[in-house]
Amino acid sequence: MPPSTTPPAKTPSIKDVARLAQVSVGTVSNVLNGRGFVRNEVRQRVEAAIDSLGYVPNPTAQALRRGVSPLVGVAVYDLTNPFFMEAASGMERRLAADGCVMALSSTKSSPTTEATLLRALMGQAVRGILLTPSDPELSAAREVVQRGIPVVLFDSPAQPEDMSSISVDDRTGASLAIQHLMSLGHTNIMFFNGPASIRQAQDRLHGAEDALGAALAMQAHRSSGDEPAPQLHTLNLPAFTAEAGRTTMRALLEKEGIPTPVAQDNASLPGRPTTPPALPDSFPTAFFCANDLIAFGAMTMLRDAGIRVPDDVSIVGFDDIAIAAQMSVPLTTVRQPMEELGWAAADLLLGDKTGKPRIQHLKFFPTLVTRASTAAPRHTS
Amino acid sequence: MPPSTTPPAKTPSIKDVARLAQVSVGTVSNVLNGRGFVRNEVRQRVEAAIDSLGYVPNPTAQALRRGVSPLVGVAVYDLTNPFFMEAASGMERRLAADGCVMALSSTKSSPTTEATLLRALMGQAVRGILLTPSDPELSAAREVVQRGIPVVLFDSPAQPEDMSSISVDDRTGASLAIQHLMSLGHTNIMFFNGPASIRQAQDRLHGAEDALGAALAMQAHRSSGDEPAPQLHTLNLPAFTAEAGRTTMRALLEKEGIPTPVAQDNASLPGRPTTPPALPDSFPTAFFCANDLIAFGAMTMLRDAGIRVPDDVSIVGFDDIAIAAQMSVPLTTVRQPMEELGWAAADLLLGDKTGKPRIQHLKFFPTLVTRASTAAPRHTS
DNA sequence: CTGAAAGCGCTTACAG
DNA sequence: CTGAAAGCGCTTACAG
Repeated sequence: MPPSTTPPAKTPSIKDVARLAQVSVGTVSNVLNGRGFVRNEVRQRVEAAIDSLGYVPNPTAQALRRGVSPLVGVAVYDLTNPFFMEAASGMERRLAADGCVMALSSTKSSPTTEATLLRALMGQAVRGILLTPSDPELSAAREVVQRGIPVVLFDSPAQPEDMSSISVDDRTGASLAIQHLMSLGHTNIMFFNGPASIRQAQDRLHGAEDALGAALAMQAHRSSGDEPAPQLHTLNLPAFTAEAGRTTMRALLEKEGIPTPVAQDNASLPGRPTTPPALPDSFPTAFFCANDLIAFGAMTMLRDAGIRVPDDVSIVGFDDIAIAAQMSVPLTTVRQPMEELGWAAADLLLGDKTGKPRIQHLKFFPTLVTRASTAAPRHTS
Repeated sequence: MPPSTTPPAKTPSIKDVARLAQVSVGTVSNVLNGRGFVRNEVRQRVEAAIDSLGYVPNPTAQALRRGVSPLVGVAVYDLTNPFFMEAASGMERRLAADGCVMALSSTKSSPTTEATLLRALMGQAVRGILLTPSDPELSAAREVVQRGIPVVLFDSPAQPEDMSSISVDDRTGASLAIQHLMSLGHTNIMFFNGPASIRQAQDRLHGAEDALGAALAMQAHRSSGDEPAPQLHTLNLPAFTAEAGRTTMRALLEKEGIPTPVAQDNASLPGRPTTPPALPDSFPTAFFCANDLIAFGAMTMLRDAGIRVPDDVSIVGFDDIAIAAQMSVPLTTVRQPMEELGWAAADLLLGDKTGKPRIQHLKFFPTLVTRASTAAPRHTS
């Protein structure tokens, strides 16, 4: 209960504390910041005043005076994507340790939105920005850095001179996935990639092609000639979502004349065919999906059509989000250490107490987590 | 490219603009804020100076002077829960419209963490706070309000005098789910609820009991006596996650002696039984899960054990997150308008431009979305 | 060891 | 219509 003597309940300022403790504001500031030498008796008087007033320093004023604020801007592609949210948890943890709060927002992976957001954040005089860049030129980000606000690129392999960056080797990750599929004997692989404009999608395509190229070279070298050459077909989906995965898979099945259930909402699902539909030989024996959400949508569509995973078709995802291991057919996927990534990005931004954070470019390596959704290809005639 | 004449690249202040435009800072401020009358010629000179300097007002200083900041704190239970993240998207939209940025963090639904967070946010001199309260007493929140910082309770039916709140009628929602199940003929229903300490879980239990009670009363009234009385068993899971749903379902199946696949990670899933295992009559014919994530975990475990959904067992979820409609068996669920909820909460906080936001208590009503995961109960002997 | 003073960048009456 | 000045709450040399 505040004493009834102060009806307006105005937030107490350092002046109020000084008056109550009968010292100057400078002294209050000193005990607050452990600066200078304050006599013990005085310190206690000040502390008592602080307690009795419930005084909390005004961080806006501190920020203005010190020229820094505890606000850190975080701009990612999409707030509802588990990859970014698990990373955000890691960032939050690291930021909180330094008393920083994070301002989270999404760029919808649009360079325009990114620029707008960055300008707004800069307007907030943030201490720094964690950005998953949509603009390969990094134009807006450069402006921010020019103003002296550090930017750390999150999930980006770019290595500009003036910004730290942290990334996962997407190329290697995709390569791992395709190698795994080929080692199981798959030669007709379909890649459900994300939008071609997105860097992660581009790199994962390169990685998939790397693995394919290596296999082809090896095979040419052996020149046995009787093995079928592995093939990779790529489709760019409109988004990294389960819905995109499901819809794309449905279209693919329909093109092959395989009946797909129409039930989606508000209708009962027709009984699943008891015998799997005959899959044409041309139908891929394996799908590599650019993230777990796409894999989830693709897998459920397949199963709805009576196609068994992994017996008829194998599936590999990317990310290893929480639900990957919980799917009906636990998903084989390329794991990214999301929490650690977020933590490390924030750590890079905050740097050590003394001096500016050094520019560093960190790269993490993904690992393949083998679960139940991949197996040898079905027998084709 | 900044002119090479300014090597330190210091952020320009209002003084620099004034000097360049040869006016006083007051005048610059006036053109900035459209206040007072500025001669057209002067205004243009000022605007030119602003452009050439790339001047952006320092919001920290503005906040200090005006006594408000554009930062809005948002504290929810869990950043990786899709319910909160879809809501956060809605909040972001509304907040951005007023030039506000959101500081997102999670309380882990712990009153202690909530208190710490709230204090930190208050320290940030935020303009307001959107909080999903973990502490039923709202102690920390009251402190915040006492300091003159508005708090809007998100996803909370509390109706304190000094805080607005917005909620979805969880009780009615749960009631809808149970009614639906009973109307299909289910009389042995299991409720996979969240932790008992969480308000949402408590309300959903009440709602489920309401529906059951009403059915019982109706049946007693008809007194035909030959119908079996509907029964509801409740289990409190440790968390609102897919993993909790899966684990709990596994334990339940094992208790009944139904074999469950051990494969989880790094192992191939044993072939699914071709004939569904015989389910004891005592095994529930329907499960109501306190959120879609739990439903997802429960459903996949069931299917792994060879139990068919909805033929053998029906499942209802809660929330209607994006993947609910995309599941292999599209999930019947109680839909909450998450984006709208978030938007409305932020709107309540920001209020109209003029004057303080009024205290309001908004309640939304959930709707049942019927999909494929529910059907009439299996035949029991 | 402590106080008085300047100043961070801005806004707002108040004179002219 | 415009300028000079006070002040938001704090920190930081600088005297004493």
